[in-house]
Amino acid sequence: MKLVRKGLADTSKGKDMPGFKPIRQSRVSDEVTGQLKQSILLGQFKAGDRLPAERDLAEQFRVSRVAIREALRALQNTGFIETRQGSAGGAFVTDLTFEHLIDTFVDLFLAGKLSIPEMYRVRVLVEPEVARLATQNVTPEYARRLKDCLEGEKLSANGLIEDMEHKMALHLVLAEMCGNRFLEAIVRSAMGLTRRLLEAVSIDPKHPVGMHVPVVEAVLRKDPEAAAEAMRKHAVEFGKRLLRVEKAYRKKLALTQFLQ
Amino acid sequence: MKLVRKGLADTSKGKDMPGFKPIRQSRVSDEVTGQLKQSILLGQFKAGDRLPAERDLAEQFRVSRVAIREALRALQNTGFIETRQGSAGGAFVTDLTFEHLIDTFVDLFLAGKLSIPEMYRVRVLVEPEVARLATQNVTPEYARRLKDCLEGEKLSANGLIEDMEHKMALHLVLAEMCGNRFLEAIVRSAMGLTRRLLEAVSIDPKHPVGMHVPVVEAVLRKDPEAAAEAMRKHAVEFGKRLLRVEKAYRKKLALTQFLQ
DNA sequence: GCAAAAGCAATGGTATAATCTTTATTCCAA
DNA sequence: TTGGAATAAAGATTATACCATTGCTTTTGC
Repeated sequence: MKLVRKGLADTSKGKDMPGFKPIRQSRVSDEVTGQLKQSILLGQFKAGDRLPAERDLAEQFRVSRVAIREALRALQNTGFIETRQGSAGGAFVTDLTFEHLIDTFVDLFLAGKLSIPEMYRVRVLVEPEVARLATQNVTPEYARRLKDCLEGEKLSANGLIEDMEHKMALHLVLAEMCGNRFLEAIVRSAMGLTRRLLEAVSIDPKHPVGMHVPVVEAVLRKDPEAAAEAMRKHAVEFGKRLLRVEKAYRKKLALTQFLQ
Repeated sequence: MKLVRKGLADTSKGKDMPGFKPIRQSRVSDEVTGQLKQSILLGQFKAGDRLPAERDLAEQFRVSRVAIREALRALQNTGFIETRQGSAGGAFVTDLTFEHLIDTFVDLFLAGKLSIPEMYRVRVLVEPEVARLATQNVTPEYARRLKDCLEGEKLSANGLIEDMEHKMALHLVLAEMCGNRFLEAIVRSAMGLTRRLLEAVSIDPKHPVGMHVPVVEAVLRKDPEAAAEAMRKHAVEFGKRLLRVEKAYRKKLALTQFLQ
């Protein structure tokens, strides 16, 4: 929720002035956004619920439909609702996911506020910890999924992107296993950036098949230190390949392609 | 950038039909958003530049002003532009910051998709590394800022919030010093969550004055391991206090207050 | 009787135009 | 020099009409 700028008294001039605060100056649509968001967070609308129709909301809030639409669009862009057209359509509350967070990281990356080397170093720091924690949460179900990931990597994929998805799957499962959703969010964001880079340059980092095997083995035998070390080695190794790819990308400076 | 759904040819009916492709199916405002965003990322509009007036954009895109406004609002919500009303007003390109990222983390937290304990563990992992890296970047300027932070902590503050800001300042400086903006983003997001929690509960975690001294000393003498260890100790210690605060918060379940 | 087609209604999406509000600038007068 | 009025530019808001999509109901035709 963009904080409504209010109360930030400008004290730069007039030292002895009483602290008059500027008048509230928020947009109507922002107020609507705030109220709707609060309703959702308070659980007055749960995931799956449908908000009232735009015309109804306009009437209830006593504002124009445009204002309502801007508010809904804001909520949609932040991942709180999704809208469907048609007879049974409307604005439906969704469970917030990490997707929007990933998009935000990607934006920062595209704007040059984050770089691949920086992301890489975070991965080297975070992923071993993820692997370490994952050993504490090995269930039969997770064991199966990990093995499935290894199998999936062997399959020849249709194109670079699909291949990449296969290779990333394991990291995502481990991130889920680690039981710390903040760490999971970081890993997924890093994966999002990696995917975006590889999509852009269309260069295969030549991630060797079987690179993940030691990690999975260590996790499955619930050896935290071995898992962390195996992952660290893998992250460093893959990072080197990624940095080469990024170098190639920089040479091309193919920013145009880069943006879908 | 939300992907535009397009080109999903429905081949289910009419096998011998010539391959008509479905018509564009994305919102007009999304297309506008995409084009404007791309222009900004390509540097055709730089930070500080003003986009054309809404009426002009509507004319150029051959689209209604409503669509333009929705697009501008989207860009504003993602931090790419800010708009000012009035004679010399308009939509101005801004340098993307981490603010929106922090907001996103806060949203996830408010929606129950992240918790304080999870954040705390990330801090224990990340902040020692930040301190370690910061030792490699000790300039006179940074040294001064670190000392200023320590001084600022001693000052008695007006209220909890201001006190908290003082205590957090040091972490932010170190995050900046560490030279890895991804790590900086994580630290700032964690701080954002912490601030939000403390604002909500209005409980002083009783962060003792001087707790940061060992960290700063180690950084200033450029001892990476000592800095990391001092920071780790501090993070663990402060984390314990924070968890107590969070427990109090959960008891109150004062979600209402929580949302400003 | 039943399946396909047509019609209907609800809802989001888009366009247009008018008006309100805010703000910078200019100019004039005390 | 200050204060105020007029002006103009730009976003903010509203109202209204119409388009497009979708699910449901009704009709049609066999």
